[in-house]
Amino acid sequence: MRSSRSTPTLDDVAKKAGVSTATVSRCINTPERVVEATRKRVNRAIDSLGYTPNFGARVMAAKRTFTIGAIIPTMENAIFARGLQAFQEELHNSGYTLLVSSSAYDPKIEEEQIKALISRGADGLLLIGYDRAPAIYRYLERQAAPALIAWAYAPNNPLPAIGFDNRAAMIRLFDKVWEMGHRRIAVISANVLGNDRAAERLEGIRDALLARGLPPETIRVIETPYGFDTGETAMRELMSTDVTPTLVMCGNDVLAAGAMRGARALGLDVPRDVSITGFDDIELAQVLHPPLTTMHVPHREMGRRAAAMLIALVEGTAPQPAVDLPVTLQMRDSLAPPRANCPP
Amino acid sequence: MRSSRSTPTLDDVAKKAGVSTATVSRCINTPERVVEATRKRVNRAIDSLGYTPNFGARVMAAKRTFTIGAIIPTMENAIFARGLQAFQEELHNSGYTLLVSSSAYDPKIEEEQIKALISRGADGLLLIGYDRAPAIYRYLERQAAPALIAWAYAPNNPLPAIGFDNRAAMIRLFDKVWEMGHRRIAVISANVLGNDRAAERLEGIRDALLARGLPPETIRVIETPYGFDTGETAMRELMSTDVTPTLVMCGNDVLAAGAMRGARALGLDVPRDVSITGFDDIELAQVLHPPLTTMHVPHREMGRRAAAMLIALVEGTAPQPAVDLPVTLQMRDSLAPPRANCPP
DNA sequence: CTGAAAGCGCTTACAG
DNA sequence: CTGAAAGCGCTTACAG
Repeated sequence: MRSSRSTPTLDDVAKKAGVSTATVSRCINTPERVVEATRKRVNRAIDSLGYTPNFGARVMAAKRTFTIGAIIPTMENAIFARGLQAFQEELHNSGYTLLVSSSAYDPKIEEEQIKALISRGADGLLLIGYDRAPAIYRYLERQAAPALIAWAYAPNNPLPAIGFDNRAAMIRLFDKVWEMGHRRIAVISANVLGNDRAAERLEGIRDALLARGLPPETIRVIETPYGFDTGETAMRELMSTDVTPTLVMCGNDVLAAGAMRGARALGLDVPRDVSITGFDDIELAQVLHPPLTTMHVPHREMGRRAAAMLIALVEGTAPQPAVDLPVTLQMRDSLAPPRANCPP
Repeated sequence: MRSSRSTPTLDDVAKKAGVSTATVSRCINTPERVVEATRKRVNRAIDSLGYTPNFGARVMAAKRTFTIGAIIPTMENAIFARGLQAFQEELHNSGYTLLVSSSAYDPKIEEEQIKALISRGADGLLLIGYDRAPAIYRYLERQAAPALIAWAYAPNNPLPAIGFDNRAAMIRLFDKVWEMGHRRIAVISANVLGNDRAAERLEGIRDALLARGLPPETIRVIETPYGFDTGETAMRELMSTDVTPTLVMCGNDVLAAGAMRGARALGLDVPRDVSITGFDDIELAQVLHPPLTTMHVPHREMGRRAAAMLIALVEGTAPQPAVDLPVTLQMRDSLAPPRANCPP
């Protein structure tokens, strides 16, 4: 019945090599338990047939896939790329394969992807941020596969996580610009719905205002989808009022890059006419002109450690506590004191 | 034996709902063939148990995974991100799930990833470029899963492919800059080994020179790994000779962005002191200052059509011929006639 | 060191 | 419309 088109099976190999399927299986998985002569014969049969184990069958029989799944909000603009690359490298070193899919910032799609990965036998999952429907966590709870939250750290969230405190980081940045003298500040934020990183960053700014006895309405906030174009549009809008901000704080580097383009299109010089800050410190930040002042996130370290943590979770060793990575303020030329903004 | 930790099976659902496993299976796969009352009961059982089908078992029984795998050289810098996003959207619309992994431009890793995806039951594969070991093609040949080559189109390559003629595109760009009067031209190319896109682009420039009776040595070529930093380093090197080029053609936008940063670091104005061109037209090109002149590649269309083609291959309908997508020269401010370069 | 056989969790003709 | 049962391709005690 086996058509020449269909892939060879363990059985085909066993027949060709004149051994049992058990022996072939051992040659593949525990070669040290098979004598050399047999092993050679089997390997020859494997090669000549071009045999690859059927993963499904293997998973079903062995209950283990050595596959880790990651679901990121977007593959564009490399926000997650660097961290993910390190994540993959580390997994690869430990014999795991990474499969990634993107949700396009859509919770529905993310849920589908989670289920797809789980049902495809992923041993563990990497998820970005913790803001998702409780039902998903309940679902995850029932699966054999653990999930690790990355890119976010919330002091009182019980889930295994590795990330950084987005809110505290933004407070730090705000304190800095305030100290520099900025008072007319505007914000371009990514959509906060379902995006705790964006939400926390925005909250950070509000906290910082409150700490100074100022109501949140003090500053104008434009919330917009993620992208260069949206960043530019928001910037144009912010700068078209009668009292323009001396500083525009952006929720991430991509929006900031768009804002910078917008400023240029309006004939404004950054930072002379208006300062701009970002968040993430992706490579882009240093390619912009002027280079972007932003919060540096240790992408590669996060990726590497996420891999180690997730493997530990999967293999059931020492349950690690959530980790809060330090971020650092990266001063570059897009931020300057406001006096520079005000023509004498 | 079923521990509370292990996931529920079809059998558990069947028992809970008081039906056979066949009926549960139908409720999931062909609900229209089950009466409403039964279906409801089954669905309730599914929900309360938090049941997800075991993919391995399903694949094994059904011989179909509705999974497409893609292996890209890198996730960084969004070169492939846009196309891949469109690819994924289109697949999603047709009920397929995309799983991607990156090879970090390493043929060994790519081979592993290919096997991992195939053995995980991918119905089809998307591969970037056609330059890989014959053994891999032989392996692929024997699998039930078809592969589609994207991002490249070679007139006489027999493999199913969708892309564009990198060489012809570069010739076109060269013709243009030549016509503008550039004669002192240098090139920053990505490593060509195992990267036919880079190789073809470089060949295009050589062809263009040959067509003018000039030996390839006429122009200086620096071959370098992919990245902003490497682009900057190459640029610094090119501009540190006594006779500097009036134009630096880069193999892709990322290298070009690095080159622009390098020019700036040297105190050079682009395009007054030196012109720079890229290739790909990723979003980055329009965020740079000055905006980058580059070859526009129809990323989204390529992704969309790649999905359609691959699905057709997987489902065995009309074998499509390789498609050669048009690329268009995108003139922006980073390129100007050389007279601007030469102080009077 | 090797083999026979049960079992992993599904799907799908085949009956009814 | 529903069920009993074979079969998908592996792994792994259990014997020998």
